[in-house]
Amino acid sequence: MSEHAAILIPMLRKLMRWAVLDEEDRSAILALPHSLRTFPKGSCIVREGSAPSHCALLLSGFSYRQKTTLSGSRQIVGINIPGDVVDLQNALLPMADHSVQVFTEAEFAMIPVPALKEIAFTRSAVGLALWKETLVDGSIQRQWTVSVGRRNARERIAHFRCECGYRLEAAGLGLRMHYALPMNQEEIADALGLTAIHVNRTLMSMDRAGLTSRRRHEVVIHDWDALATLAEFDPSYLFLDLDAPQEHRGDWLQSAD
Amino acid sequence: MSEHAAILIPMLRKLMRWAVLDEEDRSAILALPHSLRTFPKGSCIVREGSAPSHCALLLSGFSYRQKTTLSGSRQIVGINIPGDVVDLQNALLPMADHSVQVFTEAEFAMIPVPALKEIAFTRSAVGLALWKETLVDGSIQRQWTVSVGRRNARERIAHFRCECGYRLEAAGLGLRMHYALPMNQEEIADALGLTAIHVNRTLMSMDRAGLTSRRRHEVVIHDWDALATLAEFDPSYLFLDLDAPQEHRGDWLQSAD
DNA sequence: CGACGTGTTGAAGGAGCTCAATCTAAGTGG
DNA sequence: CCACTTAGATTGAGCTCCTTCAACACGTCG
Repeated sequence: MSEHAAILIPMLRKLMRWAVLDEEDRSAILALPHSLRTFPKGSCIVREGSAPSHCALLLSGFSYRQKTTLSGSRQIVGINIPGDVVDLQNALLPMADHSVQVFTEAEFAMIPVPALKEIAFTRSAVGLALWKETLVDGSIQRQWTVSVGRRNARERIAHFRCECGYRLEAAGLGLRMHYALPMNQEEIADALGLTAIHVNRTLMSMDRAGLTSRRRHEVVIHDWDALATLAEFDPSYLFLDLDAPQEHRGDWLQSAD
Repeated sequence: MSEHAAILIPMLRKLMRWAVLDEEDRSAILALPHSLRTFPKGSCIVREGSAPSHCALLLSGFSYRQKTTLSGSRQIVGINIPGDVVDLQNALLPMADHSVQVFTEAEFAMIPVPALKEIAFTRSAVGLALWKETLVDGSIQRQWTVSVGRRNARERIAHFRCECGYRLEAAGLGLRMHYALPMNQEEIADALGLTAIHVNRTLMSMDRAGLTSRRRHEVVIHDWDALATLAEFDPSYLFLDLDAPQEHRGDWLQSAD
């Protein structure tokens, strides 16, 4: 267990988005026991069906949640960016309902599940923040279901790109209209319920239309409004807007204290 | 606010599935302030974008969560059966990311959000149970995404029917292989990301194959194994199995007390 | 009885899939 | 530094699952 308290700052920053944390809450979070681990490209952090003993906080790199079918195909049901507590779901339930893997080499802080439960249930503001973190994950998941169920390929890709832009910008990892995300076309296809070939055709068509362009894993959005309109993108489901939550935090503190 | 403590028993039964609740926890749950409300067929309990002041516990009837796109189509992202706390998600976050409507006339116990927050954060076992309730919702949501993203019409319908059978049986509302669910074919289509017409063709084909049969809103599954194999159905994502959680409850009590 | 919601069926078209081939660029080893 | 390897991107052709549009059947309920 490391003493480098500063390591957990990305998690703290994320949690402060969801609840008002006082000085003690903040230092309790930073004092959480943890060990650093680096996972090589493509490796598995949590395996579906297992019972994880540690909760993984993503520090650098990108990971994703996936479920596989017996027939070999897979569905990526979510992606994680640095600062995300990757398997809070898996930690509290008796077994993981999905796997977590990394796109590229990634660094994690592994926090023992009992320590996380301890802080969640002794410091109610921290508990609220962690709970909300899982609820926002749920909101994103529902939007994901809508994309896969009711949008065509072009709309799905547009929506996915808008979502990534917003989330990466909020995490300070790029600009909404210009960011890097290390997913190849097969992975994008598995995320959106399409095939890699059709993803390719759609990407090419969007580039040719002047909406976007790509270079390696970099995405550039030239006409944000057109893309957002196409996707019917409304970022409120991400709960990144700090105004509404601020007001809510006040409400919460009243009833909690 | 009613004094009919017994009204909240379905909620208690559901929460006891997720955590060990002692005598005090149980009576605190049953003592939650609430009022009864009956909603007519098709009415809206929570509207997307609103900030609900009450949390709705479904007592009788069936409801569903949905998101609509500007172009008019909708995606049903989940269904609720009696005993479900329908909008825990919406209550803790500053606004609802999705709507909740009822299929048929339904009865709810409306619990004020502050009271629910109060009990969740003063009684940690209750808080854990409520949190887990939302996490299991998330697990079901992920499975839903997989269905819509990676299964064909026949597999989606088979999976949906297996899931409904399991959940209804667990709630004591029917048998896995014979139950009633008041959804018409258009609603099934909106849940599975299909069109009503294709749902109809697929249902007819499954009936003709001797897999299932229907009468009004009753579903009869004649060959469970064939249906489950077709759907690749594995019920573990529902966390209905009480054995594993039992063990986990023990773990939790140790670190919580 | 007629109206309406729901289920059922047909025919035609399209979005996306499968299979297969080719091309490109980032490594890698000599 | 260059030939070689390889993962990934790109393109074509044919096919299928599902959609769309349109019509009709059936039971319920005013």
